[in-house]
Amino acid sequence: MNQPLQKISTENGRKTTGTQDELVYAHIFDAILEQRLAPGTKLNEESLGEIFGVSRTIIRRALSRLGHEQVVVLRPNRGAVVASPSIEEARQIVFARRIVEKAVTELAIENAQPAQLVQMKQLVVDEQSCFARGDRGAGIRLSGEFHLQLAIMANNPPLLSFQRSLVSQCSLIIAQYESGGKSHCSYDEHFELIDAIEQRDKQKAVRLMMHHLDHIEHKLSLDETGASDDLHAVFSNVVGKK
Amino acid sequence: MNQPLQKISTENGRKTTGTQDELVYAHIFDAILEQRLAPGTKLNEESLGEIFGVSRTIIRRALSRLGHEQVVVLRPNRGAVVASPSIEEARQIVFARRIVEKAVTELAIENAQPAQLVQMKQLVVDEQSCFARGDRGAGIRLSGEFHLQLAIMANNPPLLSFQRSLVSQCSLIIAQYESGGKSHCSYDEHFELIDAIEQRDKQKAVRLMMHHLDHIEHKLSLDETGASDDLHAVFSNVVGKK
DNA sequence: GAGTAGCTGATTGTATACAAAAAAACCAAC
DNA sequence: GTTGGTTTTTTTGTATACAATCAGCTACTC
Repeated sequence: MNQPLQKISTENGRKTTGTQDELVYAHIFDAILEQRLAPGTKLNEESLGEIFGVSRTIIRRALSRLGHEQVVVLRPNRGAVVASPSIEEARQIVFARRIVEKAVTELAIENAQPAQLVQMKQLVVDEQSCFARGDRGAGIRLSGEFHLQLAIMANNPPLLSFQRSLVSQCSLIIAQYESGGKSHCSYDEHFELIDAIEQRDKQKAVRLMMHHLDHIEHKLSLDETGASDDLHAVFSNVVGKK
Repeated sequence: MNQPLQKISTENGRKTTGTQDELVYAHIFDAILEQRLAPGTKLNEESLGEIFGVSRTIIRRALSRLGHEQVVVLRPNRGAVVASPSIEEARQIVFARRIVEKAVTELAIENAQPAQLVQMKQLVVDEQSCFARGDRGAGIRLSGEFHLQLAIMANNPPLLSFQRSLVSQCSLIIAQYESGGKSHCSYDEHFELIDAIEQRDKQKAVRLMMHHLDHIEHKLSLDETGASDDLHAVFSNVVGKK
């Protein structure tokens, strides 16, 4: 027991501080976004502790952080589960993202450094190659990182941290609702967006961004008629019947 | 030792779930917003544990949550201190609030329930009476709660949670920079805002809100020339001199 | 006397033991 | 076979013990 975490951090190209709870957090986070953990999955503290070779204390910290970002939901005395936002919740998240992405896009245009733009292009190339080789999970995660990078360019830490939470939740939504075949939030649009930013064309960039979010939201409507596991929603037609 | 926390929760009119860490969190939070804890104050885990009659485990959870809301800053291996945002950081926070408050105001107008408006009016009355009797700290906190209530009316949970963090940080800023005499973010403006919302006048409401935030930002400029404890900022004029 | 190395006390980080709560299994009655 | 309650087991919540780290001090070197 208690073998150290060793360099599991190098699995993806993310910078890690090296503290244990950071690592555990990052791993669970990635697993959720890459859909190796399905929405609704129970996250048992002791099992996770054994998997990562750390005590429940560390797992607990990681879960609590994930809970604060709304990627998992913490139910008092009942443990944590991977969040599974309803369509209504998904709509609200996308709405909030519209607000934030608009501001972030405009700020990014004002503050973009050439080196950052180069980095972003590389990110989209990586994203593209993920989808090309069929690694949908990693693709969704990189797509999210693109939007995070944009918020970094915007140079407003509070907006960045909100963006982080929203992007995570959106990735979850995409993973949950964008079933199978349909190609998702496409990297083409990301390339176009970078162009618009390079040209410092705020109007165009914002328009592209909104269009981008329309795509996500559109997928939700398609699924609207699907089955639900919310009994109240399912039986809302008989309310007051008794 | 370990006398229970008992009903310290009734000190202010806030609803509490009753779990210990919630209580501790709320108490520290209030203490910071009401300036009983000055920015920069070290928050010793053991001392807090003794004060609240709980173990460090609980204190740690509360601090971690406060840290995530950026009301305290957690320095690894060096403990937590009450945040003391620089003027630059304060500007960024206010900027983010502009974005969110605009969206929240518009949503609130769309979704406002009559009962909620009544509640908000009462809140402003309470706020007013706090300032009238010289309880500046509680006044600042109630003023923040006004803006939170607005976000509740807006009925978008993600925006609400971001608003919570922003309002907290703003209260901290107000407490820190709005020195002495000058009457702060005034309740008159809150009354006007409620009126505009009742009349469903989006343009007017948003205009009032922006005006409101101008006031906060204006205070920052006044302080700009003040002393700083950021050595880089202080000596920025000699950069490259050597 | 300035600067550095090592020591000491205090504080945070982590693991673990135990208590409390919830879930599961079980059994009885109908 | 299903329902209702009781016991057992699992899982979470909290306190605490111990390890690792840091800040401040002393003493030593140059």
